[in-house]
Amino acid sequence: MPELPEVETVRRGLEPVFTGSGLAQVELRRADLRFPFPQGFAARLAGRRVEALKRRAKYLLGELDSGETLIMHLGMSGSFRIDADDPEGAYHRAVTTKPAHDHVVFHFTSGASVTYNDPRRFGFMLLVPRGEMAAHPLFNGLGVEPLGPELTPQRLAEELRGRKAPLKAALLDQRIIAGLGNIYVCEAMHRSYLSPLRAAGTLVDAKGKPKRGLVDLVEAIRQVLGEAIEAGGSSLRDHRQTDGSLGYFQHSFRVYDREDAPCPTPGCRGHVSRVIQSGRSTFFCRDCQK
DNA sequence: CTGTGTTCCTGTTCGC
DNA sequence: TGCGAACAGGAACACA
Repeated sequence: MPELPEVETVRRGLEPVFTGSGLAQVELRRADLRFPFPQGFAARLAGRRVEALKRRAKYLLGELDSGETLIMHLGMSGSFRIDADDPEGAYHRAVTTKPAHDHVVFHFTSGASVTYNDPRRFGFMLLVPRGEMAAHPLFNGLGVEPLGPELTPQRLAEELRGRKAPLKAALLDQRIIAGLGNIYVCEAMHRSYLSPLRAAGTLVDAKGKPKRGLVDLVEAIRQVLGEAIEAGGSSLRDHRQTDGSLGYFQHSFRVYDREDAPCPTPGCRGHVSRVIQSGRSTFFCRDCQK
């Protein structure tokens, strides 16, 4: 379920637990997720402290006092569950059937534990020395943070200039903007009245400057991500919602997963269409998105 | 280099 | 109710 807003929500939920006390022990219930766990994974974590829990794109980054960074990616179906103060494992002993797909359990010295669950196992965890992060294949060449100061219409114009790929594909390309996924790309294009089918380069003028639509798009991206994080943050308050579920914000989707629904744009008489682009569903309105 | 299609894996939903 | 097909939020990889 996780796109950037969900990962950020998860980060905020996990931060107090991960940085609040040391790691006592880490339990691996299988040898791999999407990739094999690195050599000595559990041993390299045991006894360490997490000094900060950060996020880059859809990656969670736990900075360890050993100088290594714990990289965690939730893939399509990853989630974390917090079990507070369970020093003797009483809860788990009381539960006769273990929840399926619990693959990693972090035990903290405080007695709390955090369990990573991932049915499809598209997620992964790695350990990389801090100094090697920037050059690591996962991060080298990663695009700008959509909520950071580097995402400007001018910067996007430089990236999109001359590109023939559909706008939808360009926005999903993590080398251009890092952290946008299928849902929020659809939502941002609808909010800025841009067709996902048009060539990305058509948003740039002959001088390489952003056209009006591109300015609107950047604004829409910021807006929709911001609103989703806010909604996630409010669903965090009742706690245990560290699963990165879309929370209440999914009721706010204007086009995503709303095929045939009336277009929510005021005054627009169109309906939401669904098409497949590079193997993934795109939802948009043919009438008001040009 | 650019753009597209396939693939990893399991669970849920939908039509018959 | 059962059963197969379609589809799912990511992104690495192979290939034209």
